[in-house]
Amino acid sequence: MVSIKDIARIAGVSPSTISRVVNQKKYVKPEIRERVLAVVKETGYVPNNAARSMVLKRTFTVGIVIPDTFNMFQRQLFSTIEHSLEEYGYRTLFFFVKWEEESETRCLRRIQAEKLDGIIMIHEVIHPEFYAYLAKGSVPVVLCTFDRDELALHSIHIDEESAARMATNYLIGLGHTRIGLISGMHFSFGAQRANGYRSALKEAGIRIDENRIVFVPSYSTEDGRAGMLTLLSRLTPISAVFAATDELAIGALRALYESGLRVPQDVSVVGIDDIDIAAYLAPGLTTIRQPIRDMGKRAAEIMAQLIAKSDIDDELSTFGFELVVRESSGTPNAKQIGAQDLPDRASRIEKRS
Amino acid sequence: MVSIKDIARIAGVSPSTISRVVNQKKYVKPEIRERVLAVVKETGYVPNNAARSMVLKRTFTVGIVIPDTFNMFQRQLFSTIEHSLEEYGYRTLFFFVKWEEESETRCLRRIQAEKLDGIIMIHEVIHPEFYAYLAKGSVPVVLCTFDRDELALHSIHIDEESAARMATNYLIGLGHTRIGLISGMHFSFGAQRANGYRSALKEAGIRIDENRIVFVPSYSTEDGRAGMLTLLSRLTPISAVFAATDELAIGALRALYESGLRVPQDVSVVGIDDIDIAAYLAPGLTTIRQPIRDMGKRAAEIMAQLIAKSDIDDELSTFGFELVVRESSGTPNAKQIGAQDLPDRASRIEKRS
DNA sequence: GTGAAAGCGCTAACAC
DNA sequence: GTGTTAGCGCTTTCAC
Repeated sequence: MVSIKDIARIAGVSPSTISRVVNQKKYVKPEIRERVLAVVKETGYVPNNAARSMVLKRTFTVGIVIPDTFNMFQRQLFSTIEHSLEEYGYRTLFFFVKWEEESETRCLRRIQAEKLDGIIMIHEVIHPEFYAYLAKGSVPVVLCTFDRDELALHSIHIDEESAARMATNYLIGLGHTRIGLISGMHFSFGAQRANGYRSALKEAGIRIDENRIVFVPSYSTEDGRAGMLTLLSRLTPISAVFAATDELAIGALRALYESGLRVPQDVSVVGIDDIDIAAYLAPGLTTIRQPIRDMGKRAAEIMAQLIAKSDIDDELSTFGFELVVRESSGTPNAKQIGAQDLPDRASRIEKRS
Repeated sequence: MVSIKDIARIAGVSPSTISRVVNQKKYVKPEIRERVLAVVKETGYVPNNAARSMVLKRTFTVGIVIPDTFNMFQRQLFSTIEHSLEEYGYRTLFFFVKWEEESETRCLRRIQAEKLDGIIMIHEVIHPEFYAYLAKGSVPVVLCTFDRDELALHSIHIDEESAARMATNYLIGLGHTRIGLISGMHFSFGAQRANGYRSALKEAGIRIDENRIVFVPSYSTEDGRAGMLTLLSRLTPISAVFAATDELAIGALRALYESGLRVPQDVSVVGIDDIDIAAYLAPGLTTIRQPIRDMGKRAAEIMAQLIAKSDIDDELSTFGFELVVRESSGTPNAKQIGAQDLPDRASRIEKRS
């Protein structure tokens, strides 16, 4: 492996000069700069990151902690973050963690060994030790798509409860009163979105029937399917279902299909997130869109500022969302209509921020 | 940041001893070992990776080059690889690259700066310089889900052409003769799968009609939709469509839905890959399943062996695949049946390896 | 068994 | 403008 010394020797100058050239510092005579650059090109020299970060005491690396089974929403989020971070000059190291203490502990060890410049959490963890480390302030942290008030960390998210309320209110506005809920047991948004559902019903004066509510262990499509099947098996009539995430909603759609029920004629389905595939389902999924790209960019921006000056310019962290109406929702007992009569995809968008 | 010297000072021994304890070397008196371990635990000392890899001249890092817009198939693949690699003691660094020279060049620079122990390509690249670097042999490489005969690199993949032939033959066996093809322009599998389609038709004595074939720029769902719409607009009758990937198939399903056509009564759709969501679509997608997990594990295994002894134990690299029949396919002009009459998901699986 | 010392590739004072 | 030097945190001979 060719090192800075080799270049120095070949170019007939000192290593410091090479360093100055490579790092675009001034105080190098143009002609020497040219000569060095030529040697660099010729030898294919690329500086060794490990050595650099060792002396600089910076790794130019931010870690992203993300669930092992990250869903499509998180996948879009982390792509955006990765890109933005790269623009700021940081590379990204992913930590896929399972929903279990042992995995988190290992992840924490690894994080510490990496001497990261920053950590972005796209995942809530269980282990208190993990949060204790984050709260210690030894490294900049931003929480993405969730918050922990007690930790006073920077956080990017939407108002989960309001989003769920908007989804539920939309269904109520369509005339539905027998509305089911499928949500997950883990992560705070599961409970927050369930609360939004409850408060929307309450405000509308609709009795909350626990038979119409099911909490599943994960946010997988399979669990969405299982949740819907459970709801169906309870024989409490339902004309619409609010699923706490799009993936859950996709599973619900599948369960309805397997049960021979039509969407939206027999049952309307609404999700949250607006993952890419939502628009390509048949029927297209009505959902609440989170501004994924904006949120990802903002997370990277905050991180970059935190690293540069341990402070951020502006506190914007709660993002707006919007209802995207597609074909999976309609008025209760709507007469069957052919697909060709359906409104355009995302034809009706209702905003709020 | 607590370093090995701090530990040495506190424990009253030399840094070398600490190193020996931490790296589980022998020649340390048990009582000293205990004492050191206690200090390590107490201080929360974690060795600095950068410093280690600097002296060891190994980074314990393998890079995974993957498309910027990786699809769900690739997503499952890289999760598996990441996990297996972790078990072998390697960490993973992702390089998301766009389908353009500039992005590849940047990626190559970054790869070189990282001094990786190995590289797994889940993505074909365009730039010849990139392949030149890989072929140079300065670092172990494994190609995953594609091959480049001229480079003599280790590679993991299925026989793409045979897989496509199996999909097409299945449709032919159902009685279809007017079979469309949607494939992509990039990546070798696009052409290989198209060849499989062609040779299946040829073998069955069915005339190949170029009007039933469309190549789209990417493998996105949107392009699958656009491709299907194009096929439909050509007015050449079609009773079935073979899409070169599941994501393309999902887009095709969507286009059919938008056009008011029923699947499979009016048009059957078959994909390749068996991504997770395929089973949860309505109708469920008939497809060819690639053994994603096995392939991912094997890629990690080969990589680990290559790093350890620059040689592998056994040449297994071409994997089998199987047809998974779901509800998106049926005989041409099948009479409409209710969803409740449909066969169980994946009820019929036809193997081949 | 354990410690002293050298050195991995690089940057940043500090000389000149 | 450029070179010399020290040192980042670690591992590994080589003494003892």
